[in-house]
Amino acid sequence: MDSWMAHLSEAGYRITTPRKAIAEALLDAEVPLSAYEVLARAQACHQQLGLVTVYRTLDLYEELGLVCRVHLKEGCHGYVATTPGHRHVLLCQRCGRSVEFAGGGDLDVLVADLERRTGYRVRDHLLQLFGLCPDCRRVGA
Amino acid sequence: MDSWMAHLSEAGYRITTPRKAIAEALLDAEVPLSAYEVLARAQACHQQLGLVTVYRTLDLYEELGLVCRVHLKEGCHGYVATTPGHRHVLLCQRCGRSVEFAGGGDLDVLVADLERRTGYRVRDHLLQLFGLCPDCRRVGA
DNA sequence: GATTTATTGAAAAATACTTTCATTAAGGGG
DNA sequence: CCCCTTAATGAAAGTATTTTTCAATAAATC
Repeated sequence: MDSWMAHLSEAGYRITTPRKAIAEALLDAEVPLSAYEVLARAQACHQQLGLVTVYRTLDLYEELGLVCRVHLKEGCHGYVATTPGHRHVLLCQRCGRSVEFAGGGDLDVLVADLERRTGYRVRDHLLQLFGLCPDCRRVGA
Repeated sequence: MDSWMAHLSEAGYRITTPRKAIAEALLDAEVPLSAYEVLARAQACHQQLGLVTVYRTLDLYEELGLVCRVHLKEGCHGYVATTPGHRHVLLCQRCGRSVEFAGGGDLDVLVADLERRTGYRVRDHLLQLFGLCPDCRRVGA
């Protein structure tokens, strides 16, 4: 919490009551929270907090690397056609073209290692890579 | 396209004009499409197609593994607090608790391998794992 | 071709997120 | 410590996205 405030300061942002309340809510949570849930919890500290500020603050915290957007597998945006079995995508950030690739051994190694260290059993995953395709690298994006 | 229709049939779903139009649109696209973009393109084949059907059909195709939801890094749902630097999350599907983990060597290997094979330059990625935490494994989810 | 029933599309509702702008308050300078 | 500048906030309204409901339609089976 103090560390988050320090990050704000160092990056030239002000330390405000809403920002403190939101940080508190996020740090206390044991599960991912929706923007609305963040609002509800943070209002315990700061009664008149509004949802707009929650969105703005979440963006800010994400930018500072303090928060990470979790895609809860429901209700999101783009779609690409895939060959069944090839479940991962590498997207060009400039032209949007994508390449698919299969899970692959390295990911399995990572998963196995993680299962051993955390005791979790991994059942599914979301892996998407973003970068530049050969054409766009040439042009210079 | 024929293969997609075969998948539908085999799974006991009907082959309909809207489903054909939407498959066409997705297979022709070189970039991820939003639901609305799918609608616009598929209407070329099927004038009176509605957005509702697009959403339903996308869900269906996703279920059949023909389409994959791409999270375009904007406008999504949940948030968790993270320690800066630790950019990945392993989420329990039952209780929602999460563990963070750092990128790690195996992922770097996978990325390096992919860059070599595709010519893409990878600049960012989204990796999220879903499974069961030790407690929930015990309970049996 | 008739029948059954999955599928569709329109309308409306619910949800999610953004923009605008007048007001407030953080924090540096005096 | 108070003033002043300006970043930050919150309310309202707007836009985008997705879901629900239900009567009408059209696949596939007989």
